[in-house]
Amino acid sequence: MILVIPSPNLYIRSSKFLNQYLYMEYNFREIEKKWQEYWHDNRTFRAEDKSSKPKYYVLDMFPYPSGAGLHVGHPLGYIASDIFARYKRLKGFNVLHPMGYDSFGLPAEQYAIQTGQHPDITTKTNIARYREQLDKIGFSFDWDREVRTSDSAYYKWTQWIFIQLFNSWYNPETNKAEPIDTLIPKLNNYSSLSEKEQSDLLLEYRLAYLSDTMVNWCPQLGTVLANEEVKEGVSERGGYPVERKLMKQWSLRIKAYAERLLNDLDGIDWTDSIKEAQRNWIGKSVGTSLKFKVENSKSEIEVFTTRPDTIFGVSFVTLAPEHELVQQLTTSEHKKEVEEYITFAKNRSERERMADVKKITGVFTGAYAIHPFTGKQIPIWIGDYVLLGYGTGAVMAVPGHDSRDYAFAKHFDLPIIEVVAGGDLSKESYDAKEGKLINSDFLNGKDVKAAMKKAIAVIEEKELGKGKTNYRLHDAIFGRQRYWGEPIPVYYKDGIPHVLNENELPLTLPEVDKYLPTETGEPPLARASSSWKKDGKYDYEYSTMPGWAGSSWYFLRYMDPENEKAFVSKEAVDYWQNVDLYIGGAEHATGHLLYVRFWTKFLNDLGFISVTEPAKKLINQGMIQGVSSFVYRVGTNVFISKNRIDTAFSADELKQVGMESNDAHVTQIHVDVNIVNNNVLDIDAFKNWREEYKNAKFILEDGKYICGSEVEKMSKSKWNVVSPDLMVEQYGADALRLYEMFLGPLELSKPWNTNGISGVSNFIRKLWRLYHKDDVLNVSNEPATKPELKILHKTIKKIIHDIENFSFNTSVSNFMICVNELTELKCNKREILEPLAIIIAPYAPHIAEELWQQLGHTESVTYAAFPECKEEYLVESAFNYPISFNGKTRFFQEYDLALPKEDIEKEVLTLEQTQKYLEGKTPKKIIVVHNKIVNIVV
RNA sequence: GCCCAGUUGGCGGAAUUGGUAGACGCGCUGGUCUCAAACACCAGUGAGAAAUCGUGCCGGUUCGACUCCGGCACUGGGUACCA
Repeated sequence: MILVIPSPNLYIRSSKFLNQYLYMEYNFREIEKKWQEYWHDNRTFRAEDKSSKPKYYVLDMFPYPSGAGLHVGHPLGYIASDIFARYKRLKGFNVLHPMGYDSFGLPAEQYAIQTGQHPDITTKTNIARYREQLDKIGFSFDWDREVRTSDSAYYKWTQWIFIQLFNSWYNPETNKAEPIDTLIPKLNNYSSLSEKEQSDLLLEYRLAYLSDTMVNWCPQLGTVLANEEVKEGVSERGGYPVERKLMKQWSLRIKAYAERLLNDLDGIDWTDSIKEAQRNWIGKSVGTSLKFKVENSKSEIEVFTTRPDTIFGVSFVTLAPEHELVQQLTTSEHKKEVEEYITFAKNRSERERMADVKKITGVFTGAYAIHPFTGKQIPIWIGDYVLLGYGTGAVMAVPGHDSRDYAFAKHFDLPIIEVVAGGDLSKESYDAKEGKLINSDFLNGKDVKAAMKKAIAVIEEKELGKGKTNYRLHDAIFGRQRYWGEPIPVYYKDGIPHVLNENELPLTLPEVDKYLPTETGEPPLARASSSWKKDGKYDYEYSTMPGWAGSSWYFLRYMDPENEKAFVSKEAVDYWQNVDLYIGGAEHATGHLLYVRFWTKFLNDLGFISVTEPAKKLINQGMIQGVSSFVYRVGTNVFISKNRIDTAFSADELKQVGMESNDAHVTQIHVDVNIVNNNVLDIDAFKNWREEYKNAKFILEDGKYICGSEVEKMSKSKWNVVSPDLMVEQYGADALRLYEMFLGPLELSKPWNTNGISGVSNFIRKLWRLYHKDDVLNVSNEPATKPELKILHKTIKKIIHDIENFSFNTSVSNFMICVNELTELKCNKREILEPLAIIIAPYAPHIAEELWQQLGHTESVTYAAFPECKEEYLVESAFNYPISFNGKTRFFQEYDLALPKEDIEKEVLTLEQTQKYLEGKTPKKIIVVHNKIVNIVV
């Protein structure tokens, strides 16, 4: 029979089909769909509220459902946590593995401002898209517990927690939060104050409080930002400039928890880098407060120092420009200069200030302080290197032993006194806490440590100051002048803030005509209709809560998501406790992860929950970077293959592309990575990619166009975004899951390279073939042989070790080795293949379910029992010893493991090869390490 | 500047924590099948002709170092006048 081929194109297509039919026996498209539907219909991953099983809580960091959807980097952590959750189910745990959305946030609101579309609609659309993408990857989430922070049923409780914060104060004696009622009896003459005065006084104690605060004001976003939302002087989202501004704002008193937030880090299994970042952010420093009298004045300046030992090295005092004593101290001769400087400092934006940290600015006030020990005059300066928000907003400057004071002194030519020997003060300050004290009266001759003790003792004795601890951590500003957030459940009556009653919650987000501030600069909520008032007459608070409010307690809501009576029931927390394994990005180190710890401790203080930390173990997954591809354009529309850039073109080539000379300028242009395969450009796809390239001409190498490449952040503008949907479409969800894990250690950042995915795709087909012959299940019930059992149990052992150490990349390798070895042995024994299907199920759940079913099981593999490793199959009787000379392995020799060291030593020396390497010399020493190595020292 | 990671073939990475460096996979080369190609399968693949040399660089400890210690360089992330 003659096969007539109508066109080469069709032929290629039909042959592709043929190959699929012949080799791609495993139809992942059908099978993955089948099991995803099965899991959904049977609610396979539902966590039990009550169970005799031990519990295990695996949580992923709350995603914000952005409009761009997921790229291949997002699911990395979800896949890892999913593997762990599935593993724990196989190990007999009742697993809570939920997912939901942190759905309030800026992008939906910005989109609303531009288009007028209600952020709720945008958010719902984005969530639907997210869900669709997540479902394709086969995650084992318990979707019955989904929460969304923008649902009023959820934010009702976020508001409720805010009210608890408002109604509490931090009692330093019991070292925990208590209801505000326990404070009132401690306040003198409270009852004699007016209502307004009482309110103002209590606001100084409440954990949620209203005050005039220096805030990070972002004019472009029209809102204030928390410190951790500001990066390098611009807003983290959007990159807009930020300035300092004094505003009446709601804040949370997180600073009260600083010490506990710091200490409790020791008890949790988080990465060192996150703990370190939190320690730095909290920034505890122990020192002394010290008062300086001001000459010819009743005022005193209080400074904070960690180096009281250097008190005799003080040569001036510096105040922050905003310091309250500045006006009062400044002498009339210096008034003008000082005022100019204050104006200058105020108008300098945060960004400018940071950009030129090294630029030293300051001004003399004309006033002098009196040194508490020497009685000498000390000039008082103002400088913006001193921050009002830290310590007392004033420093005793010791230029000899503090590099910032040194720089200031050098710049303004102020005296530098050496009080600790060991440095060279003509070059730089000597900041080290080592050396003997000099020029220091009663401290002379002591080392720094002893001098510090002595100085503190004398300072306290003379009542000049006392020991003090400072934290860098600021209270968290809690109001945002935005629309798309939780309304703060507060109304104002005669200028006094009141919180709503619990039965008045939720205070739902009102409709507004526009999502912009009002003409008078009030937040968007001020646009709500005039009926949006408490009891029809009192204004509500117009600020909304920040993005991190809802995410500070969501791990609790998953335990009891439907509860209408409480944010979570006590029984639910008593059972689920806290998160056993939390996986997410390291970028939340000082934001979310600090706030969620704070709220957890607060809720614990009030007795609502039994835990003091949200998560026992935390793992940070690395970023997946993109690999960008480049084409090189010469002239207007000619593209030159990468390795031809520096080579001359032949006259023929020039003619072909219509160019006159060799030396046109080369431009590097990003090209969509989806039309590049192994650096080879798909030229036809490129011509169709954009209209302007339709008639592009090419200078090739070996008949191909080779692109350049570079590792960059994955982003739309760099054309290097790879979507998980496409990977699932082409290779299947199991392949994507395996490949993401196979790429490298979870915590490390690594570039995405689609090329390698064919490796795991082959592996899945090989696995399938182990169980099948001509696409029909072919499994034998014969007992397995010893070598087969050894392969299985070796693999079980390694997989358990790998999963428990979160080394998912090596477990994928181990599966490959296992399947390769079993294929080699042509093993198709049920005794081997059944346990294999179970251990691979957490990684590749779809194919595992299908194999499990074909093996005759009617229940999902999800709740099978993870096989035990039987060591007896792994014992060896002999070991092939590497024989090394001076540590270099030269050859191998097998010896019985029962053979004593001395005998091995003797045996080795008799070997012909040993004599060859000894070259007639006598060995100095022979080291035999049982089951490891033989080393001969020559 | 400070803090935290990291640096191993052409590429992603492995090494039971001091005991055979380069597992596993990609890519590449050769072969089988095919008129040919793709797919699949088989073999090879750190460098070097070899002796040997090889885990960012220099030094140390050790019978033996990718692994431990001291110093340095580079890359990535965080942070920033915190007294």
